[in-house]
Amino acid sequence: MDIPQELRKLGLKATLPRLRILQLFQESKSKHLNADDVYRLLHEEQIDMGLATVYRVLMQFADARILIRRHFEGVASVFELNEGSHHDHLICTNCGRMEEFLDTEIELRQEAVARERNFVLHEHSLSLYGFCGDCAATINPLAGRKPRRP
Amino acid sequence: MDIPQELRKLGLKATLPRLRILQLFQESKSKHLNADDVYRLLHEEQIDMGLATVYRVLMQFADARILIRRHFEGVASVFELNEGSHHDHLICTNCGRMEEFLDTEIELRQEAVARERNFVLHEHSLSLYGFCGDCAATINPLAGRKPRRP
DNA sequence: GTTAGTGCAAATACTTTGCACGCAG
DNA sequence: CTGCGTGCAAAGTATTTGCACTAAC
Repeated sequence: MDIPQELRKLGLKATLPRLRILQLFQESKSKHLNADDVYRLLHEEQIDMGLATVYRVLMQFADARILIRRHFEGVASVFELNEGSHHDHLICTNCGRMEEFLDTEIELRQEAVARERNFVLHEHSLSLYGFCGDCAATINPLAGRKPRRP
Repeated sequence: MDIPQELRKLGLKATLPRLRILQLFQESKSKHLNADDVYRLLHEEQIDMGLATVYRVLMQFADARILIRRHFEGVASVFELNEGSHHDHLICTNCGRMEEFLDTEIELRQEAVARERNFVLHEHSLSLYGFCGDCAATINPLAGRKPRRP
């Protein structure tokens, strides 16, 4: 089934800006885009959608589970395509690079912890912050860096 | 050593509002307070510190590692006393209750993941969201709840 | 033709900053 | 007395909403 039809199936009209937004996530080097990234990328190709509408569309897509919204520390929310498989993130606080990972053991332990505490788990968020290999090589993390303000 | 001296040692003047803020964290039932909570608790005892100053003090305390600032989804940042021991959180998205936990296996796996990916880890944030036992008993989590807006 | 989508501006929530005055050391 | 601390107001950032207009189905 093509994208426009999938959108309609979700009760969303298949407008050009919406189709382009989805394409952006499929094509972009960075799988993680925030509202402003999307806004700027659209404008680069003369699609002058307002920022408010970008937010509305991203939110609708997130509600429809086409996108997933992530909240990382110190930066605006980012969105990524929901490709079905849950994963967590490693984030380089120097260059912004984001890598995804999945660790079965961690997932299992999380469920165990919730069970022990009598919690019914709905979701979780695990983010590891540090320097990626490239940045660690460039910058000595032990030198007196001012800690990032959260 | 007493609290005023500890503050001075950190280069912070020991003013009454600051001392009371620290006491709030020590005495309060809820270990996790946001700026507005602190503001309101101070006002309940006729300490009319402005909200901006509350933010400034909380931030200074966080910089001085007396407090830790946490970012949970959907709510304003909360602060808690830094009691030296790292821990993660379980958060009830219905009543706001926050429980702390530490799972050695998860901690180890996080380090392993970072090592495999060649990341130098500086910090991490793990939050589990769901219903606590009390809320799960009251509300049927399977009934069509509108998902919390992140 | 209805209903949903959009632009724009304004509102919101949380947080930070500028400036002049006041109090701790 | 000197600088850090404070109140107040104003600015900022990220995000959401109201309203009138336009486009999709």
